Amino acid sequence: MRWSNYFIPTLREDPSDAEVVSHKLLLRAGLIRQLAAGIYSYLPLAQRSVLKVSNIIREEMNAVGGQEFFFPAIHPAELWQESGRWSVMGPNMFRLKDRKGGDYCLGMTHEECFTDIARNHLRSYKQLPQVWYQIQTKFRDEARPKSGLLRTRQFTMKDAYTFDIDQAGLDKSFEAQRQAYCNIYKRCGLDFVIVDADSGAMGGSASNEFMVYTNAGEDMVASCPKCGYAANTEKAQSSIPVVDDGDGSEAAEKFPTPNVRTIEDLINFEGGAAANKQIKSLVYVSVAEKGSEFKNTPFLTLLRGDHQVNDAKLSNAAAGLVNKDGWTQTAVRPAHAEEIFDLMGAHAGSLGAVGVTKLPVIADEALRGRRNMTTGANVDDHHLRNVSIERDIKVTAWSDLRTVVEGEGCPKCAGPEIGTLRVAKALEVGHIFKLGTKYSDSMGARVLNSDGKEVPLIMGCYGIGVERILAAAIELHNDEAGIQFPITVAPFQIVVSPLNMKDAEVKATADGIYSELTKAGVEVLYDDRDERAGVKLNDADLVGFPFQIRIGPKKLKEGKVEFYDRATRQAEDVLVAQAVEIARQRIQQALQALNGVK
RNA sequence: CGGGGCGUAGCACAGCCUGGUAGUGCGCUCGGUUUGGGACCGAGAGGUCGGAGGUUCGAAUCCUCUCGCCCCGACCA
Repeated sequence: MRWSNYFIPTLREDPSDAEVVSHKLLLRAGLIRQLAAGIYSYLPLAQRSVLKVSNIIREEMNAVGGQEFFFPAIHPAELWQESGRWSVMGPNMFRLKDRKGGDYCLGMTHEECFTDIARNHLRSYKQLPQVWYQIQTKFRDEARPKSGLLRTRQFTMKDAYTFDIDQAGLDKSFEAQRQAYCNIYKRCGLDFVIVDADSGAMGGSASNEFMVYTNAGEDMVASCPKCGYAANTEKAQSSIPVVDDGDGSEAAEKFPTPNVRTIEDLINFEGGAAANKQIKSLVYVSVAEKGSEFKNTPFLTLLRGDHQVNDAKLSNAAAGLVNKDGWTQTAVRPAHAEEIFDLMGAHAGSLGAVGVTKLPVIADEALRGRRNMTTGANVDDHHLRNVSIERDIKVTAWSDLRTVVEGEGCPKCAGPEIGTLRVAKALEVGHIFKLGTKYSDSMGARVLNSDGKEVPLIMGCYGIGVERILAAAIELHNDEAGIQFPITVAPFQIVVSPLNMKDAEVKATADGIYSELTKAGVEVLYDDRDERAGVKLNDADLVGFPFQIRIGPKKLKEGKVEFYDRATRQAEDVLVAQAVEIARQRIQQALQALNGVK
């Protein structure tokens, strides 16, 4: 490929609306352009990279028995109504009508499509397991697209689904996918960790996220350097020191606390309490639906004063109260000020759970057994002290609700020396779920088992964002000059840069090397533009081709050219006659380092 | 959805407060010189100033509405 005729619109300056590194570099290096918020056009270089990532994924899926499908991006509403997700997905789903007024949506994911085929055509345990996947465009009308390719409204996803007859089969399928995912990330040059994750709207029993540590990420991962425990903070737990409460036999006592509104206020108030001896009381509302009916269920949440509520955990706990009699929780939100006063008879800042019976009370595990606590009295400007939780408060449900904090103890470590948790930002590059029977139940996907009995299919689902892998690779591999592409993902493996096209000998040598590399099957880009050396070198560095062969008049007089490794930034002089062979070797080595020897 | 910011040439921006011929740098085209880390000289092309309405003799500039984009939060397989 000749650069002079290849479309690579590089930019000298950072576009003003790009914030994260990968976004800036994708734009500057001429890989993408934005069409609308969260919607991007992939230019030729990006398309080459995306195809490479897709092929790595395809190879690894096929290696674990995956069969590639291709489902439509446009789905009839009925399919989603059946699974109950037509309403659950809310405004995140792009919806449209056909000419007859029929409802359709653009697919956010494809559980329904795959399950539909499965229920119509899988009849017997003898056909199982099945491992199905596709690489397809997904549409999600995200509330806030951001960070270039990291959160978009249209993207490519590899989604895989497994169907097994029993839990043991699912465990096996899940493990195979997990291993395939590890291979995929390794081959794409991504350092990753596998973490325990919340299943969220997907439902199901267990899930693992594949995370890449980067500040461009949107998730927080808590990890233990000692035992390797790692979990999304939406799910992570920790062990914390026990607080000494004394004997706590005294009866609860109301006392005036004028103008005390916050935990902080009460710490500083004469006769107040330390944060870890306070109970924080928060009113939330669970919103649920059944068919077209909606229902609000307010509830009270209790945490230790110095702890922060975790929304994902809270939502799960609330769902436990609400999801019954056909109701499904669709959201949990903080109660409005008026709602709080109507329910509690006091304003936020003076709330408490003592004596509360008309609202469900969900309490954080860290409060279990605590005594001598201070909390709001449900009378403005008054608090209660000497509160013993189990004696004075009617707790509907105990649950782990708090967000773990860096420096707390690891929940998994045993023995006298417990690891200390680290919390760091990470980007989710893949998520695998044990779904169980969530969709096979709602959509009636059943097969006969060996006893001739009809049982629901046991499902797993497994997703990877293809473009997000590209962006993550750039987040991880770049320097001030530009991208340092892992060779497996790079649009071209090597660029040949004659530094002066007007010098006949330079041009002839470059022509020769280019043609030999091409003949040898190397993915080579020939920078035959009549540009100055600085422009060519800067562009090659910016786009981040793994290797460069630089051909200039000075070194050519000694019969040498320069071989440059973009990742290590090492240059070495090599004889013209050996340049092609050295390039081939280095490319092979680099490929093997990532792909392993096949 | 709440908060903040920004829309002026392909890119980055100035001009707006205080209304009066639409500018600068880079990029682009042509000619010449130059050629190992984003050259130099000269001559050019390129603009519905996001859109609509209003005020005014006159609006990029003031007012109203509106659309879009970015960031923080909420939200989010």
